[in-house]
Amino acid sequence: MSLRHALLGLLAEQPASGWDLSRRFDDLLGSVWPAGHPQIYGELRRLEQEAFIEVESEGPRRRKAYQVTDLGITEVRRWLTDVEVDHTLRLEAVLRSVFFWLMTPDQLSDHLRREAAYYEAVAAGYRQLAEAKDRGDFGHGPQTQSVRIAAEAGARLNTALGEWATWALNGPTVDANPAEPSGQTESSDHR
Amino acid sequence: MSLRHALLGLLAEQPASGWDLSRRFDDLLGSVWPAGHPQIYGELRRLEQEAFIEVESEGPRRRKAYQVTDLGITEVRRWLTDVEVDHTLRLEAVLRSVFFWLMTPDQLSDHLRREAAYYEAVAAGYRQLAEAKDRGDFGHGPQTQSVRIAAEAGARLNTALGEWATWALNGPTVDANPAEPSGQTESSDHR
DNA sequence: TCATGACATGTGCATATTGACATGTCCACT
DNA sequence: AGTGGACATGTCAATATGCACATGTCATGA
Repeated sequence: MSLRHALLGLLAEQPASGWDLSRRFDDLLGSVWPAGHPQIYGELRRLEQEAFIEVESEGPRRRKAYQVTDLGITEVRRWLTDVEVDHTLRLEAVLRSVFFWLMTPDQLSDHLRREAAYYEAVAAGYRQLAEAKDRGDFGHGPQTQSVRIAAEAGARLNTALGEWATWALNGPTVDANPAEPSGQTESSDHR
Repeated sequence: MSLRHALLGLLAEQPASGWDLSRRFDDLLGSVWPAGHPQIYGELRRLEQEAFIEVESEGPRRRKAYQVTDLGITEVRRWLTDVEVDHTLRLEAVLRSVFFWLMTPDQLSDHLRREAAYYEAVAAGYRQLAEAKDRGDFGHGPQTQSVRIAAEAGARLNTALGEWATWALNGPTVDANPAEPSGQTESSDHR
């Protein structure tokens, strides 16, 4: 479960309340790791019990801002360096592609056009965010740098998916050049 | 829950047992939609109760092969055409990148090198699969075509992630060319 | 004959995730 | 004074998912 470490990581940046964190997930992390507020509040309670975080201050409407403890910082670091990355992927869009043969050509091209448009729009959003970061709109702190890297992933992934949909639209059989134009050659090239 | 539709889709291709489907998920779909065998057997039971599938034959060791019913076929088709694609993404690797600033430069470059190697290897695997499909190693049926498209997605996505890791490794600030130029200001992250 | 490993299906529990519902506060506006 | 909307936190139930354990079959070779 990466949620707890994500929360610790966000809190390492600055104290925040469950509400803050929930919104942070919605706009920033939600696209790579969705989390509803019930999950967040629940996890925060557990993290506090385990002394990874503590209440930093209490605000207006029951607001409770948390901050990480040294133990918590140690824990995120441990996660980042010692815990194997979970490369599990869950992509409904790609799952569906395995069943494209069940759709009529019309339905399929309609679908692919929509998908391409969707991914291109999302990619464009990430690109704008990346540019804003590069312009220095959010300063140049290390945290901003990290988010910049994450945005780059969003841009690249969605661009790749958009191009994939477009490629699929134009009849894969015709195109004899799969993925792999740039970068060094690994080996075993065919084509 | 896409699992049930994935199962129906696989069964639309040919009758199969829970075991068959489980292996199919392991080698083919597992990378975009993991599913353990308990989940599969459970779902099959439910699908049978709801008359989406039925037992086609019983084999040696308690083996039960299922086949889709007309109702089941209708249901996958409905899913493919009428149900909105769930674009939810869950990528721990990218989630981690938001917290890169908590790692030392050494740890980070070590991490990124490993990641790049991992993604490149996986991408290479998909590329080989794609080539085999293009060579016609699996025939040229529509199902094979669909899998070919899915493999393309795997190749493109993992290639993109590998390039992303490499890009991040070489210091993003130096590289002023993210994914594409163009775009205006806006975005509202932060806070 | 006996052990081994691939085949095949399951149960049970723990945890993760989602969605609906519930509660109350503060602020701005009418 | 009253209303609506953003703020803020939570509970609860239903699913989904993952992991460990359990059971038994069939074919192969020692």
